[in-house]
Amino acid sequence: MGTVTTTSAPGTASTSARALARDHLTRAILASARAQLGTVGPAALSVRAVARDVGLASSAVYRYFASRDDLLTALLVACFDEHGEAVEAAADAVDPADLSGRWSAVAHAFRGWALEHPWDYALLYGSPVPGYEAPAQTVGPATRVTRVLMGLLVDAAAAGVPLARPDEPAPGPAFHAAMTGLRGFAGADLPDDVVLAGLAAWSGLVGGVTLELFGHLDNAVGDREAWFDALTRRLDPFSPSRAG
Amino acid sequence: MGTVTTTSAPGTASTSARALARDHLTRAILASARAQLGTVGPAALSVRAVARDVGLASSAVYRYFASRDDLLTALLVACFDEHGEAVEAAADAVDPADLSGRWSAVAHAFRGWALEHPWDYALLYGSPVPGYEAPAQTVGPATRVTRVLMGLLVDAAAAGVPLARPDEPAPGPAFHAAMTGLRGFAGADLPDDVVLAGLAAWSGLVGGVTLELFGHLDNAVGDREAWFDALTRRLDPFSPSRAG
DNA sequence: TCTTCTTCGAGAGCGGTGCTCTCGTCTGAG
DNA sequence: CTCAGACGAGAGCACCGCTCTCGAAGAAGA
Repeated sequence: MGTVTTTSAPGTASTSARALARDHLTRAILASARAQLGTVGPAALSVRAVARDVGLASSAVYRYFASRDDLLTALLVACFDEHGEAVEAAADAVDPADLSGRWSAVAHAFRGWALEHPWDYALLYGSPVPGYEAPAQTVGPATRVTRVLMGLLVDAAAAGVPLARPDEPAPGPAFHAAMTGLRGFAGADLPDDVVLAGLAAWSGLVGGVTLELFGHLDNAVGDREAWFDALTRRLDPFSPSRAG
Repeated sequence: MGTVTTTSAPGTASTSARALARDHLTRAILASARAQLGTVGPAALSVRAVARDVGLASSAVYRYFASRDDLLTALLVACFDEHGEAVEAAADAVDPADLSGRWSAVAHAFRGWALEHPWDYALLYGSPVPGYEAPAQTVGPATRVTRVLMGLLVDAAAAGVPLARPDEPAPGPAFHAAMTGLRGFAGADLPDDVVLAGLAAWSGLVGGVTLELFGHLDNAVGDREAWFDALTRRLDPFSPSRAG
Protein backbone atom coordinates (compact mmCIF):
# COMPACT_ATOMS: atom_id res chain seq x y z
CA MET A 1 0.00 0.00 0.00
CA GLY A 2 2.96 2.29 0.52
CA THR A 3 4.59 2.02 -2.85
CA VAL A 4 2.52 1.39 -5.92
CA THR A 5 4.21 -1.69 -7.27
CA THR A 6 7.45 -3.53 -6.77
CA THR A 7 9.41 -5.17 -9.52
CA SER A 8 11.01 -7.78 -7.32
CA ALA A 9 9.20 -10.06 -4.95
CA PRO A 10 9.19 -8.93 -1.35
CA GLY A 11 12.37 -10.00 0.40
CA THR A 12 14.51 -10.41 -2.68
CA ALA A 13 16.65 -7.30 -2.84
CA SER A 14 16.87 -6.49 -6.50
CA THR A 15 20.02 -4.64 -7.45
CA SER A 16 18.97 -3.63 -10.94
CA ALA A 17 19.67 -0.03 -11.86
CA ARG A 18 15.97 0.66 -11.99
CA ALA A 19 15.26 -0.84 -8.58
CA LEU A 20 18.13 1.09 -7.06
CA ALA A 21 16.93 4.33 -8.55
CA ARG A 22 13.43 3.61 -7.32
CA ASP A 23 14.67 2.94 -3.83
CA HIS A 24 16.75 6.08 -3.81
CA LEU A 25 13.92 8.28 -4.99
CA THR A 26 11.44 6.74 -2.60
CA ARG A 27 13.78 7.59 0.23
CA ALA A 28 14.38 11.09 -1.10
CA ILE A 29 10.66 11.78 -1.34
CA LEU A 30 10.11 10.52 2.16
CA ALA A 31 12.98 12.58 3.51
CA SER A 32 11.74 15.71 1.81
CA ALA A 33 8.23 15.11 3.10
CA ARG A 34 9.61 14.57 6.56
CA ALA A 35 11.54 17.82 6.37
CA GLN A 36 8.50 19.68 5.14
CA LEU A 37 6.44 18.15 7.94
CA GLY A 38 8.95 19.56 10.38
CA THR A 39 8.13 23.11 9.40
CA VAL A 40 4.52 23.12 8.37
CA GLY A 41 2.43 20.39 9.94
CA PRO A 42 0.72 17.33 8.52
CA ALA A 43 -2.42 19.05 7.26
CA ALA A 44 -0.39 21.41 5.09
CA LEU A 45 1.93 18.81 3.61
CA SER A 46 2.07 19.36 -0.13
CA VAL A 47 2.92 16.71 -2.69
CA ARG A 48 3.80 19.40 -5.21
CA ALA A 49 6.23 21.03 -2.83
CA VAL A 50 7.88 17.67 -2.21
CA ALA A 51 8.09 17.13 -5.95
CA ARG A 52 9.76 20.51 -6.45
CA ASP A 53 12.16 19.74 -3.63
CA VAL A 54 13.35 16.44 -5.07
CA GLY A 55 13.34 17.83 -8.63
CA LEU A 56 10.44 15.88 -10.06
CA ALA A 57 7.22 16.77 -11.79
CA SER A 58 4.38 16.50 -9.32
CA SER A 59 2.83 13.69 -11.32
CA ALA A 60 5.99 11.63 -11.06
CA VAL A 61 5.71 11.46 -7.28
CA TYR A 62 2.57 9.41 -7.75
CA ARG A 63 4.71 6.65 -9.25
CA TYR A 64 6.11 6.21 -5.75
CA PHE A 65 3.21 7.02 -3.49
CA ALA A 66 -0.28 6.45 -4.77
CA SER A 67 -1.67 9.44 -2.92
CA ARG A 68 -0.95 12.08 -0.35
CA ASP A 69 -2.54 9.80 2.22
CA ASP A 70 -0.10 7.04 1.31
CA LEU A 71 2.75 9.45 1.86
CA LEU A 72 1.20 10.36 5.19
CA THR A 73 1.00 6.71 6.13
CA ALA A 74 4.69 6.25 5.40
CA LEU A 75 5.49 9.29 7.52
CA LEU A 76 3.27 8.00 10.29
CA VAL A 77 5.09 4.69 10.33
CA ALA A 78 8.50 6.37 10.23
CA CYS A 79 7.64 8.73 13.08
CA PHE A 80 6.05 6.07 15.25
CA ASP A 81 9.09 3.90 14.75
CA GLU A 82 11.54 6.66 15.53
CA HIS A 83 9.59 7.73 18.59
CA GLY A 84 9.17 4.17 19.78
CA GLU A 85 12.85 3.47 19.32
CA ALA A 86 13.83 6.51 21.35
CA VAL A 87 11.54 5.47 24.18
CA GLU A 88 12.66 1.85 24.05
CA ALA A 89 16.32 2.83 24.15
CA ALA A 90 15.76 5.09 27.14
CA ALA A 91 13.87 2.38 28.99
CA ASP A 92 16.50 -0.24 28.26
CA ALA A 93 19.27 1.96 29.62
CA VAL A 94 17.89 1.73 33.14
CA ASP A 95 18.16 -1.06 35.72
CA PRO A 96 15.13 -3.27 34.96
CA ALA A 97 14.35 -3.64 38.65
CA ASP A 98 14.02 0.12 39.10
CA LEU A 99 10.45 0.62 37.94
CA SER A 100 10.28 4.29 38.88
CA GLY A 101 13.56 4.91 37.13
CA ARG A 102 12.28 3.22 33.99
CA TRP A 103 9.09 5.26 34.15
CA SER A 104 11.03 8.47 34.46
CA ALA A 105 13.30 7.51 31.56
CA VAL A 106 10.33 6.65 29.38
CA ALA A 107 8.54 9.87 30.20
CA HIS A 108 11.56 12.05 29.56
CA ALA A 109 12.39 10.25 26.32
CA PHE A 110 8.80 10.61 25.21
CA ARG A 111 8.86 14.34 25.83
CA GLY A 112 12.39 14.79 24.52
CA TRP A 113 11.56 13.36 21.13
CA ALA A 114 8.35 15.38 21.03
CA LEU A 115 10.22 18.62 21.72
CA GLU A 116 12.72 17.82 18.97
CA HIS A 117 9.96 16.94 16.49
CA PRO A 118 6.91 18.98 17.45
CA TRP A 119 5.06 18.55 14.19
CA ASP A 120 5.88 14.87 14.04
CA TYR A 121 4.45 14.57 17.52
CA ALA A 122 1.35 16.42 16.33
CA LEU A 123 1.02 13.88 13.54
CA LEU A 124 1.21 11.03 16.05
CA TYR A 125 -0.77 12.34 19.00
CA GLY A 126 -2.53 15.45 17.73
CA SER A 127 -5.75 15.93 15.85
CA PRO A 128 -6.56 13.36 13.20
CA VAL A 129 -5.92 14.56 9.65
CA PRO A 130 -9.40 15.37 8.28
CA GLY A 131 -9.91 12.94 5.43
CA TYR A 132 -7.34 10.42 6.57
CA GLU A 133 -7.86 7.06 8.20
CA ALA A 134 -4.73 5.31 9.43
CA PRO A 135 -4.46 1.86 7.81
CA ALA A 136 -3.73 -1.34 9.72
CA GLN A 137 -0.04 -1.26 8.95
CA THR A 138 0.43 1.69 11.30
CA VAL A 139 -0.85 0.01 14.45
CA GLY A 140 2.29 -2.04 14.94
CA PRO A 141 4.68 0.92 15.05
CA ALA A 142 2.01 2.94 16.86
CA THR A 143 2.02 0.60 19.81
CA ARG A 144 5.75 0.50 20.46
CA VAL A 145 5.60 3.12 23.18
CA THR A 146 2.55 1.62 24.84
CA ARG A 147 4.28 -1.75 24.70
CA VAL A 148 7.15 -0.35 26.72
CA LEU A 149 4.74 0.99 29.31
CA MET A 150 2.92 -2.32 29.46
CA GLY A 151 6.22 -4.03 30.02
CA LEU A 152 6.57 -1.90 33.13
CA LEU A 153 3.11 -2.91 34.27
CA VAL A 154 3.73 -6.59 33.63
CA ASP A 155 6.93 -6.43 35.67
CA ALA A 156 5.11 -4.62 38.46
CA ALA A 157 2.36 -7.22 38.43
CA ALA A 158 4.88 -10.04 38.40
CA ALA A 159 6.56 -8.52 41.42
CA GLY A 160 3.17 -8.39 43.08
CA VAL A 161 3.39 -4.65 43.64
CA PRO A 162 -0.07 -3.15 44.19
CA LEU A 163 -0.33 0.14 42.32
CA ALA A 164 -3.52 1.40 43.90
CA ARG A 165 -3.12 4.25 46.34
CA PRO A 166 -3.93 3.52 49.98
CA ASP A 167 -7.30 5.26 49.92
CA GLU A 168 -8.19 4.53 46.32
CA PRO A 169 -11.40 2.60 45.70
CA ALA A 170 -10.88 -0.50 43.59
CA PRO A 171 -12.15 -0.17 40.02
CA GLY A 172 -15.40 -2.09 39.56
CA PRO A 173 -16.32 -5.00 37.31
CA ALA A 174 -17.29 -2.65 34.48
CA PHE A 175 -13.72 -1.41 34.39
CA HIS A 176 -12.42 -4.96 34.44
CA ALA A 177 -14.62 -5.83 31.47
CA ALA A 178 -13.62 -2.69 29.61
CA MET A 179 -9.97 -3.66 29.78
CA THR A 180 -10.31 -7.07 28.15
CA GLY A 181 -8.72 -5.84 24.94
CA LEU A 182 -5.81 -4.26 26.73
CA ARG A 183 -5.12 -7.36 28.82
CA GLY A 184 -5.11 -9.46 25.69
CA PHE A 185 -2.71 -7.00 24.15
CA ALA A 186 -0.40 -7.18 27.14
CA GLY A 187 -0.41 -10.96 27.01
CA ALA A 188 -0.65 -11.09 30.77
CA ASP A 189 -3.52 -11.11 33.25
CA LEU A 190 -2.83 -7.72 34.76
CA PRO A 191 -4.79 -6.77 37.88
CA ASP A 192 -7.23 -3.92 37.50
CA ASP A 193 -5.38 -1.54 39.76
CA VAL A 194 -2.21 -2.04 37.72
CA VAL A 195 -4.03 -1.40 34.45
CA LEU A 196 -5.70 1.71 35.82
CA ALA A 197 -2.49 3.07 37.26
CA GLY A 198 -0.74 2.53 33.96
CA LEU A 199 -3.46 4.16 31.90
CA ALA A 200 -3.64 7.13 34.24
CA ALA A 201 0.12 7.63 34.01
CA TRP A 202 -0.07 7.27 30.23
CA SER A 203 -2.88 9.84 30.08
CA GLY A 204 -0.97 12.25 32.26
CA LEU A 205 2.15 11.89 30.17
CA VAL A 206 0.39 12.44 26.85
CA GLY A 207 -1.68 15.24 28.33
CA GLY A 208 1.30 16.98 29.84
CA VAL A 209 3.38 16.88 26.67
CA THR A 210 0.36 17.87 24.59
CA LEU A 211 -0.40 20.86 26.81
CA GLU A 212 3.19 22.02 26.68
CA LEU A 213 3.72 21.47 22.99
CA PHE A 214 0.43 22.89 21.81
CA GLY A 215 0.90 26.10 23.74
CA HIS A 216 -1.48 25.67 26.65
CA LEU A 217 1.17 26.42 29.26
CA ASP A 218 2.46 29.52 27.50
CA ASN A 219 1.69 32.17 30.09
CA ALA A 220 1.46 29.84 33.05
CA VAL A 221 4.62 27.78 33.33
CA GLY A 222 8.11 29.17 33.01
CA ASP A 223 10.78 26.55 33.48
CA ARG A 224 9.47 23.61 31.50
CA GLU A 225 12.09 21.16 32.67
CA ALA A 226 11.20 21.77 36.30
CA TRP A 227 7.53 21.42 35.49
CA PHE A 228 7.96 18.15 33.65
CA ASP A 229 10.26 16.70 36.27
CA ALA A 230 7.69 17.36 38.95
CA LEU A 231 4.86 16.08 36.76
CA THR A 232 6.72 12.87 36.02
CA ARG A 233 7.33 12.24 39.71
CA ARG A 234 3.72 13.00 40.56
CA LEU A 235 2.45 10.67 37.82
CA ASP A 236 4.86 7.86 38.67
CA PRO A 237 2.56 4.88 39.21
CA PHE A 238 5.28 2.95 41.03
CA SER A 239 6.15 5.63 43.52
CA PRO A 240 3.70 4.60 46.31
CA SER A 241 5.28 1.18 46.48
CA ARG A 242 8.69 2.63 47.12
CA ALA A 243 7.74 4.31 50.37
CA GLY A 244 5.23 1.74 51.56
CA MET B 1 -9.85 41.69 14.16
CA GLY B 2 -12.87 39.48 13.78
CA THR B 3 -15.01 41.58 11.50
CA VAL B 4 -13.49 43.97 9.05
CA THR B 5 -15.23 47.18 10.03
CA THR B 6 -18.26 48.20 12.00
CA THR B 7 -20.60 50.97 11.02
CA SER B 8 -21.74 51.74 14.54
CA ALA B 9 -19.47 52.41 17.46
CA PRO B 10 -18.92 49.43 19.73
CA GLY B 11 -21.70 49.12 22.27
CA THR B 12 -24.28 51.17 20.42
CA ALA B 13 -26.58 48.62 18.84
CA SER B 14 -27.46 50.10 15.50
CA THR B 15 -30.79 48.91 14.17
CA SER B 16 -30.37 50.13 10.63
CA ALA B 17 -31.34 47.64 7.97
CA ARG B 18 -27.78 47.40 6.84
CA ALA B 19 -26.43 46.73 10.33
CA LEU B 20 -29.12 44.14 10.92
CA ALA B 21 -28.30 42.40 7.68
CA ARG B 22 -24.63 42.48 8.51
CA ASP B 23 -25.27 40.99 11.91
CA HIS B 24 -27.47 38.31 10.47
CA LEU B 25 -25.00 37.32 7.79
CA THR B 26 -22.09 37.33 10.20
CA ARG B 27 -23.98 34.93 12.38
CA ALA B 28 -24.99 32.78 9.41
CA ILE B 29 -21.41 32.53 8.21
CA LEU B 30 -20.22 31.60 11.67
CA ALA B 31 -22.96 29.00 12.06
CA SER B 32 -22.19 27.46 8.69
CA ALA B 33 -18.50 27.37 9.48
CA ARG B 34 -19.26 25.76 12.81
CA ALA B 35 -21.40 23.14 11.13
CA GLN B 36 -18.71 22.44 8.57
CA LEU B 37 -16.15 22.20 11.36
CA GLY B 38 -18.30 19.54 12.95
CA THR B 39 -17.85 17.22 10.01
CA VAL B 40 -14.48 17.95 8.56
CA GLY B 41 -11.97 19.38 11.00
CA PRO B 42 -10.34 22.78 11.30
CA ALA B 43 -7.57 22.24 8.77
CA ALA B 44 -10.08 21.43 6.04
CA LEU B 45 -12.44 24.30 6.72
CA SER B 46 -13.23 25.97 3.41
CA VAL B 47 -14.33 29.57 3.00
CA ARG B 48 -15.76 28.77 -0.41
CA ALA B 49 -17.88 25.97 1.00
CA VAL B 50 -19.19 28.31 3.69
CA ALA B 51 -19.98 30.88 1.02
CA ARG B 52 -21.91 28.31 -1.02
CA ASP B 53 -23.77 27.24 2.10
CA VAL B 54 -24.96 30.73 3.00
CA GLY B 55 -25.59 31.61 -0.65
CA LEU B 56 -22.86 34.14 -1.19
CA ALA B 57 -20.02 34.55 -3.61
CA SER B 58 -16.79 33.49 -1.96
CA SER B 59 -15.45 37.00 -2.23
CA ALA B 60 -18.41 38.40 -0.31
CA VAL B 61 -17.50 36.39 2.78
CA TYR B 62 -14.35 38.48 3.04
CA ARG B 63 -16.54 41.51 3.77
CA TYR B 64 -17.33 39.81 7.07
CA PHE B 65 -14.14 37.97 7.94
CA ALA B 66 -10.89 39.33 6.65
CA SER B 67 -9.39 35.88 6.19
CA ARG B 68 -9.84 32.21 6.87
CA ASP B 69 -7.73 32.68 9.96
CA ASP B 70 -10.10 35.36 11.22
CA LEU B 71 -12.97 32.95 10.78
CA LEU B 72 -10.96 30.37 12.66
CA THR B 73 -10.38 32.83 15.47
CA ALA B 74 -14.11 33.47 15.78
CA LEU B 75 -14.72 29.72 15.88
CA LEU B 76 -12.00 29.30 18.47
CA VAL B 77 -13.61 31.90 20.71
CA ALA B 78 -17.07 30.42 20.24
CA CYS B 79 -15.89 26.90 21.04
CA PHE B 80 -13.80 27.92 24.04
CA ASP B 81 -16.77 29.83 25.38
CA GLU B 82 -19.20 26.98 24.84
CA HIS B 83 -16.84 24.47 26.36
CA GLY B 84 -16.05 26.73 29.28
CA GLU B 85 -19.70 27.38 29.93
CA ALA B 86 -20.49 23.67 29.98
CA VAL B 87 -17.71 23.02 32.46
CA GLU B 88 -18.65 25.99 34.63
CA ALA B 89 -22.28 24.95 34.74
CA ALA B 90 -21.36 21.43 35.76
CA ALA B 91 -19.05 22.68 38.48
CA ASP B 92 -21.64 25.11 39.85
CA ALA B 93 -24.26 22.39 40.13
CA VAL B 94 -22.30 20.63 42.87
CA ASP B 95 -21.98 21.42 46.57
CA PRO B 96 -19.01 23.81 46.72
CA ALA B 97 -17.60 22.07 49.75
CA ASP B 98 -17.40 18.75 47.91
CA LEU B 99 -14.12 19.20 46.12
CA SER B 100 -13.98 15.66 44.75
CA GLY B 101 -17.54 15.99 43.52
CA ARG B 102 -16.71 19.23 41.75
CA TRP B 103 -13.64 17.64 40.18
CA SER B 104 -15.67 14.74 38.92
CA ALA B 105 -18.33 17.04 37.52
CA VAL B 106 -15.72 19.16 35.77
CA ALA B 107 -13.99 16.14 34.29
CA HIS B 108 -17.18 14.57 33.02
CA ALA B 109 -18.46 17.85 31.59
CA PHE B 110 -15.12 18.38 29.90
CA ARG B 111 -15.27 14.97 28.28
CA GLY B 112 -18.99 15.16 27.55
CA TRP B 113 -18.66 18.31 25.52
CA ALA B 114 -15.61 16.88 23.75
CA LEU B 115 -17.52 13.74 22.75
CA GLU B 116 -20.38 15.82 21.41
CA HIS B 117 -18.04 18.11 19.46
CA PRO B 118 -14.99 16.06 18.56
CA TRP B 119 -13.68 18.38 15.87
CA ASP B 120 -14.33 21.42 18.00
CA TYR B 121 -12.31 19.75 20.72
CA ALA B 122 -9.58 19.07 18.20
CA LEU B 123 -9.57 22.77 17.35
CA LEU B 124 -9.19 23.66 21.02
CA TYR B 125 -6.83 21.00 22.31
CA GLY B 126 -5.48 19.26 19.21
CA SER B 127 -2.63 20.13 16.88
CA PRO B 128 -2.15 23.79 16.09
CA VAL B 129 -3.44 24.79 12.65
CA PRO B 130 -0.28 25.08 10.49
CA GLY B 131 -0.11 28.74 9.52
CA TYR B 132 -2.32 29.98 12.31
CA GLU B 133 -1.34 31.85 15.47
CA ALA B 134 -4.12 32.43 17.98
CA PRO B 135 -4.46 36.16 18.70
CA ALA B 136 -4.69 37.65 22.18
CA GLN B 137 -8.48 37.83 22.14
CA THR B 138 -8.70 34.06 22.40
CA VAL B 139 -6.81 33.69 25.68
CA GLY B 140 -9.72 34.95 27.77
CA PRO B 141 -12.22 32.33 26.58
CA ALA B 142 -9.41 29.78 26.43
CA THR B 143 -8.78 30.00 30.15
CA ARG B 144 -12.36 29.54 31.36
CA VAL B 145 -11.89 25.83 31.99
CA THR B 146 -8.54 26.27 33.67
CA ARG B 147 -10.07 29.01 35.79
CA VAL B 148 -12.65 26.56 37.09
CA LEU B 149 -9.92 24.12 37.99
CA MET B 150 -7.94 26.83 39.70
CA GLY B 151 -11.00 27.74 41.69
CA LEU B 152 -10.95 24.21 43.02
CA LEU B 153 -7.29 24.56 43.94
CA VAL B 154 -7.83 27.92 45.63
CA ASP B 155 -10.64 26.44 47.71
CA ALA B 156 -8.49 23.47 48.62
CA ALA B 157 -5.64 25.76 49.62
CA ALA B 158 -7.98 27.96 51.64
CA ALA B 159 -9.24 24.88 53.47
CA GLY B 160 -5.64 24.00 54.17
CA VAL B 161 -5.96 20.61 52.52
CA PRO B 162 -2.55 19.25 51.52
CA LEU B 163 -2.76 17.65 48.10
CA ALA B 164 0.58 15.91 48.11
CA ARG B 165 0.45 12.15 48.51
CA PRO B 166 1.87 10.73 51.73
CA ASP B 167 5.06 9.49 50.12
CA GLU B 168 5.41 12.18 47.49
CA PRO B 169 8.58 14.27 47.56
CA ALA B 170 7.87 18.00 47.70
CA PRO B 171 8.55 19.85 44.42
CA GLY B 172 11.76 21.83 44.64
CA PRO B 173 12.46 25.56 44.34
CA ALA B 174 12.82 25.31 40.56
CA PHE B 175 9.23 24.16 40.38
CA HIS B 176 8.13 26.97 42.65
CA ALA B 177 9.85 29.50 40.40
CA ALA B 178 8.39 27.92 37.28
CA MET B 179 4.88 28.43 38.58
CA THR B 180 5.11 32.17 39.15
CA GLY B 181 2.96 32.93 36.14
CA LEU B 182 0.32 30.45 37.16
CA ARG B 183 0.15 31.75 40.72
CA GLY B 184 -0.29 35.27 39.41
CA PHE B 185 -3.03 34.00 37.16
CA ALA B 186 -4.79 32.33 40.07
CA GLY B 187 -4.62 35.49 42.11
CA ALA B 188 -3.73 33.48 45.17
CA ASP B 189 -0.51 32.23 46.68
CA LEU B 190 -1.12 28.54 46.09
CA PRO B 191 1.27 26.09 47.73
CA ASP B 192 3.47 24.11 45.39
CA ASP B 193 1.88 20.77 46.17
CA VAL B 194 -1.54 22.16 45.33
CA VAL B 195 -0.32 23.60 42.03
CA LEU B 196 1.39 20.37 41.09
CA ALA B 197 -1.61 18.25 42.00
CA GLY B 198 -3.85 20.49 39.94
CA LEU B 199 -1.59 20.48 36.92
CA ALA B 200 -1.20 16.72 37.06
CA ALA B 201 -4.95 16.25 37.22
CA TRP B 202 -5.37 18.71 34.34
CA SER B 203 -2.77 16.85 32.29
CA GLY B 204 -4.42 13.51 33.00
CA LEU B 205 -7.81 14.85 32.03
CA VAL B 206 -6.66 16.38 28.76
CA GLY B 207 -4.53 13.35 28.00
CA GLY B 208 -7.31 10.88 28.72
CA VAL B 209 -9.87 12.68 26.57
CA THR B 210 -7.29 13.22 23.83
CA LEU B 211 -6.33 9.56 23.78
CA GLU B 212 -9.95 8.48 23.61
CA LEU B 213 -11.07 11.02 21.05
CA PHE B 214 -8.08 10.71 18.74
CA GLY B 215 -8.39 6.95 18.53
CA HIS B 216 -5.55 5.77 20.72
CA LEU B 217 -7.77 3.51 22.83
CA ASP B 218 -9.49 1.92 19.87
CA ASN B 219 -8.43 -1.69 20.30
CA ALA B 220 -7.61 -1.47 23.97
CA VAL B 221 -10.55 -0.11 25.91
CA GLY B 222 -14.12 -1.25 25.42
CA ASP B 223 -16.53 0.50 27.76
CA ARG B 224 -15.40 4.09 27.62
CA GLU B 225 -17.66 5.29 30.40
CA ALA B 226 -16.21 2.78 32.82
CA TRP B 227 -12.73 3.73 31.75
CA PHE B 228 -13.28 7.42 32.21
CA ASP B 229 -15.05 6.99 35.55
CA ALA B 230 -12.10 5.06 36.88
CA LEU B 231 -9.62 7.51 35.38
CA THR B 232 -11.40 10.46 36.95
CA ARG B 233 -11.33 8.84 40.35
CA ARG B 234 -7.69 7.94 40.00
CA LEU B 235 -6.78 11.46 38.93
CA ASP B 236 -8.88 13.16 41.61
CA PRO B 237 -6.35 15.40 43.38
CA PHE B 238 -8.63 15.79 46.40
CA SER B 239 -9.21 12.11 46.97
CA PRO B 240 -6.29 11.51 49.40
CA SER B 241 -7.67 14.12 51.75
CA ARG B 242 -11.01 12.37 51.96
CA ALA B 243 -9.65 9.21 53.47
CA GLY B 244 -6.96 10.80 55.57
C1' DT C 1 21.04 -8.27 -31.63
C1' DC C 2 16.39 -7.08 -32.29
C1' DT C 3 11.89 -6.73 -30.49
C1' DT C 4 8.43 -6.35 -27.06
C1' DC C 5 6.79 -5.20 -22.59
C1' DT C 6 7.07 -2.44 -18.71
C1' DT C 7 8.48 1.49 -16.09
C1' DC C 8 9.22 6.10 -15.62
C1' DG C 9 9.17 11.45 -16.09
C1' DA C 10 7.03 15.42 -18.03
C1' DG C 11 3.31 18.11 -19.34
C1' DA C 12 -1.41 19.40 -19.81
C1' DG C 13 -5.57 19.57 -17.64
C1' DC C 14 -9.68 19.21 -14.13
C1' DG C 15 -11.82 20.84 -10.17
C1' DG C 16 -10.78 22.51 -5.87
C1' DT C 17 -8.61 26.14 -2.48
C1' DG C 18 -7.54 31.24 -0.25
C1' DC C 19 -7.51 35.65 -1.63
C1' DT C 20 -7.58 40.21 -4.48
C1' DC C 21 -9.40 43.47 -7.55
C1' DT C 22 -12.85 45.67 -10.14
C1' DC C 23 -17.23 47.02 -11.19
C1' DG C 24 -21.95 47.85 -10.70
C1' DT C 25 -25.73 48.54 -7.08
C1' DC C 26 -27.83 50.03 -3.21
C1' DT C 27 -28.07 52.34 1.41
C1' DG C 28 -27.74 55.75 4.85
C1' DA C 29 -26.17 60.22 6.36
C1' DG C 30 -25.63 65.04 5.43
C1' DC D 1 -31.26 65.01 -3.23
C1' DT D 2 -26.61 63.88 -3.38
C1' DC D 3 -22.69 61.44 -2.55
C1' DA D 4 -19.48 58.64 0.14
C1' DG D 5 -19.44 54.25 1.92
C1' DA D 6 -20.88 49.43 2.16
C1' DC D 7 -21.88 45.49 -0.35
C1' DG D 8 -22.32 41.31 -3.77
C1' DA D 9 -20.80 39.20 -7.92
C1' DG D 10 -17.44 37.86 -11.05
C1' DA D 11 -13.01 37.31 -13.00
C1' DG D 12 -8.55 36.17 -12.07
C1' DC D 13 -4.03 34.64 -9.67
C1' DA D 14 -1.31 31.14 -7.61
C1' DC D 15 -1.63 27.13 -5.32
C1' DC D 16 -3.44 22.31 -4.24
C1' DG D 17 -4.39 16.75 -5.17
C1' DC D 18 -4.84 13.95 -8.79
C1' DT D 19 -5.44 11.87 -13.72
C1' DC D 20 -4.30 11.14 -18.36
C1' DT D 21 -1.38 10.91 -22.24
C1' DC D 22 2.82 10.56 -24.56
C1' DG D 23 7.57 9.78 -25.48
C1' DA D 24 11.97 8.06 -23.60
C1' DA D 25 14.42 4.54 -21.37
C1' DG D 26 15.31 0.18 -19.20
C1' DA D 27 14.43 -5.00 -18.82
C1' DA D 28 13.55 -9.33 -20.79
C1' DG D 29 12.74 -12.76 -24.29
C1' DA D 30 13.69 -14.56 -29.11
